[in-house]
This record gives sequence, C-alpha cells and structure tokens, in this order.
Amino acid sequence: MESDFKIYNTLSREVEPIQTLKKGHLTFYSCGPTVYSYAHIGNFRSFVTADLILRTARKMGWQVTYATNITDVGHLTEDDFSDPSGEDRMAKALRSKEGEQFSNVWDLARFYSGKLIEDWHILNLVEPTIRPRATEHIREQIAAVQSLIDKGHAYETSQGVYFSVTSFPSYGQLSGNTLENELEQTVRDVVVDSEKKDPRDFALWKKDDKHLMQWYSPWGWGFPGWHIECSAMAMAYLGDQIDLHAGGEDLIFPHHECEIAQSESLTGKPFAKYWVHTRFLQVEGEKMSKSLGNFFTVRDLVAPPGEGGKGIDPLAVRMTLLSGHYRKPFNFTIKTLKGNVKHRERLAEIVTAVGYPSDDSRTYDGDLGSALKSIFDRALEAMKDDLNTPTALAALFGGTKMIQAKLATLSQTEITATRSWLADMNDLLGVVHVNNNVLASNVKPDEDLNNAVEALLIERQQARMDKNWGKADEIREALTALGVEVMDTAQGAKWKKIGGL
RNA sequence: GGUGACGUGGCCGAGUGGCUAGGCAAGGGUCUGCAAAACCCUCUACGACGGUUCGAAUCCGUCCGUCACCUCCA
Repeated sequence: MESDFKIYNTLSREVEPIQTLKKGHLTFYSCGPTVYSYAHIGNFRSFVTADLILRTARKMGWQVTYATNITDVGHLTEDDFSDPSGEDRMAKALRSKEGEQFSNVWDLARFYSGKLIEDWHILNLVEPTIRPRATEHIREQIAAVQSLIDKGHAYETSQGVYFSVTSFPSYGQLSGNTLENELEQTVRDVVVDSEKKDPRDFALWKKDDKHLMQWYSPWGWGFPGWHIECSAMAMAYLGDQIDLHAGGEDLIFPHHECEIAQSESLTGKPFAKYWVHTRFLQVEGEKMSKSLGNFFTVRDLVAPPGEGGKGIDPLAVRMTLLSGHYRKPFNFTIKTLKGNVKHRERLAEIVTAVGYPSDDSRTYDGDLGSALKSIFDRALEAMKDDLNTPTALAALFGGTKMIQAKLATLSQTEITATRSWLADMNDLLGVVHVNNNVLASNVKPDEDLNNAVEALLIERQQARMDKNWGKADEIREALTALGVEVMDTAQGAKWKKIGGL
C-alpha cells in the first residue's frame, strides 16, 4: 500500500512513495563490506542510511525484515585471469603486516567480521534481522549459477561460468550503461577473456584450484563471482522479490546492475522495487585514502587516546554522519565533528538530568510535552521525506534548546515528557542514547582519573572558599593538563573530559 | 568518451515559485573572583548568463565548476 515514506529510487531517478509488497511490512537488503580490514567511516555512511530506513519504517509502525551481508570471500578483479599470483584482497591482507597475526584467510575474515559488528554497535546501528555470510551460502550460489545455465542465461568456459549480458535485454537500466551504448564497449575491451561471448559478460563462478578459499562445484574447484552472493542470499532470506535494496553509490555499477540481471533472469520477476544509494564521503575535502592520512575507521575516532584513537563520543561520530543528506556529497571534517561533540554533551547533560526511560510508554502531557511532541512529529516527517537527516537534526537541536533553557526547574510532568521525547528521537535517529550494551572499553569510566579529579576539586573548592584565586586557577590548570575541563555551577563544580580533538 | 549526481552566507548544511530552517564560527551582552557552561542579541546567502512570471535560490535553456561510477571499492 502507498505510504508517505518517500525515498529516491535510483532506478526511476525520482523520489517515490514507498509501496511495500506486503502491507505494513518492509523487506530490504543492504550490501555489506568485504571483511579484509576494519570498516571505515565511509562504509558506515552507507550502513547508517540503511539503519535510518529501518528506524523510520519502525517508527511508522511497520514491521521490517532487514538483511545485510558479510562478504568474507575475496574476489579477484572480475575478469582478470591474467594475474599470475591469483591474489585477491583477502589474500593480500593476509600477507600484509596486520595480516601476520592470522594463520589463514578464514581467521582473518572471522576477526574483521567480529570487529565490524563491534563497530556496528558502537555507532548504535540496529542489529539486522539476519546477517548472512557469503561463505555459508556457497551451496545457494552454486544452485543459482546452475539454474542460470539451465535457463540459457549463463555459459561455461575453460576459466569459469559467465552471465550472458545479451540474454537480459534490460541490462543497464539502473546505471544507464545500457547494451546499446557502443562507446562503452570499446572502453571495457581492455580486459578480455577470449572465450567470453561478449566483453561485458561477468563471472558467476571462477575455476581456480589454487585459490585460498575454494569450493567444489559442477565446474570443478573454484569460488563464486562477487555479484551472485548478494542475489543468492537476498533471495534465500527475503524471497524472490524484495521492497528495497541499498548500498554505496559505487555499487550501482556493476554490482547492483548485475544483481538485477541475475535475479530477474532466475525468477522472471522484478527483484527489488526501490534502489537506494549512499554518496561517498570525503574527508577534509579530499577522497579518503590511507596515503593522504585522512583515512578513519570507527576505532580511529572513538578508541581512547591511549589505544590509538581520539576518544570521541561514538554518537558524535554518528551525528556527524547524519549531518549531511545521504544523497549529497558529504565532507567529513574534524571541525564538524567538534561541533557534534558539543551537541552530544548537551544531550548527555539532559539525559543525565532526567534519565532515559527503560520502557516504551510515551506521554507528552503539558505545554512542554505538546511542544516536544510536535518537534518529534516534524523530525519523523523529515525522515519520511527521503531521509532528510539535516532537518531532523535541526528539530532535535530545537528541542534540546527548549529543554535546556528550563532544565533546572522541570516539573515531574515535564520530566516525563522530556524522557518520552528523548526516547522517541533516539528510536528515530539513534544519537541520544546507545541502546545496546555491547560497548567497547572507550566508554568505561576511568576510575583512576575520577579519583584524581575529585581530589583536586576538593582542594580547589577549599582554595576558592579561602578566596585564594591564584591557587584555584593553578589547580584548574592542573586539571586541564589531565584533559579535564571544570565548570563552576550553583550546585558545585562540574567537570568533563575534553575530547581528543 | 559514456553514465549519473551536486553547486546556498566565514564554514557545515535544509528549503524548491511570494511567508528569515538549523547548527558551527565570529562580535556584543547577562551570569562568574576570573573563566567555562548556559541564556539573550547581531550576522539575509543561493555558481554564471539568458528566458518564463506581477514575483525565481526555487521552473526552463545554455554555460562554468566540483564529485562519483564505467568489472577491487560503502
């Protein structure tokens, strides 16, 4: 049924109201990363988009079935069989310096997929309904390849099995790289397997009995092509047809284009109705890359300074990712991050003052309550309008200001309304409070620091009572050196850790 | 060369025919032993040029610029 949840569909190049196949039930699939290293904030920008679709749909009262995969098979450059080393990214990672700690690619994949899930929770991403792994679905992939051969959409060569692009006339609909495009063909002639019927045909299975990860198939030992894994897993868990499919913009072509071709050739039915793509993020105005030194993983930002991180509040990182619209180029900067650390401090202060509700009851009594309720409604409307996170955040900030102005004098009714609002906003945006308790060490309180700070504050309090301002300022400087900022309030001295920025 | 997206104030970023989004930074103020935090005030922009219109940042056209993809990529 048609809803007022609108999303930009890459397939139609229009913002469309989402019409789910089953009333009130959204099924969607989001492409996950290859786990050959730590996921970076760019990866997470895409995952956050999927997370927001899920949160918005749930807040509208929809049921959601959400699958996102872990690619734990290394894939070669699709058609490049000329590489004598036969290396893929996972094999390369194993040979790198970081890879020395792993005995084989399987261990490496296990390690990094564990880290992916940790970071997932640190950034307060909702756990998917199912998180399938490519290596656990080889059987389904082989069956899909066999079926494509049987239906005349694929063929075998001495090197592998290929999907025949010309057997799927609407190939290119998603990316615009259509079959009629002659010029394109000359570009892609660079890498050619002489046995391929068409240079555009892509691999479904690669024959390779030397590969570090290999399985037995009707075509001998080898491993599956990259695109078939997502088709096979999406269909295994969500059915032949799904509502929505998401991923990074780089996946439009070839990955998603090929998924459509395979899936629809298998079932004869439209695969996904809505295709949602997240723009790449840049860091400090440049493409994120290790050589430029602007490459950030989640732990680079949130781990404590002693463990190689910057000690930043993970939800400030999440808020930063939300500050730009998913479909626009986004420039991730330390400056923006700093601003969001501040926003988070304000929110955290409110949460500390009123408490975070543990149940689902939401009441918005009183003037403040109705004001907050309408702010939440505005945020939800913004999210339903193609995930307009900047507008939703603007609403969040407006409410935060409103509460903060009267934080010291809130009535019980107002406290209840505030708690309801925080919980509702958090359900929608996930930047108020971390719901899961799989938190990493970076949020554990530092007992030694706490004791040292408390001792100094008592000393300073005495100095202030003696009007010994010189000594009081000295102690404040000592605290600053410890990375602590002091604030004198009517209720006594408060302190907070200064972020490592 | 092909395909697609984007261009808003000092900065980040919504809006999409008339009605100042919001934030950050900056400046001023209240508060404070001094600060910090908080609060109040100030800061009116839409790449260029044409066109449509009573009226355009918004619609149309042309141009310029930036970014991404074109078989590793979120």
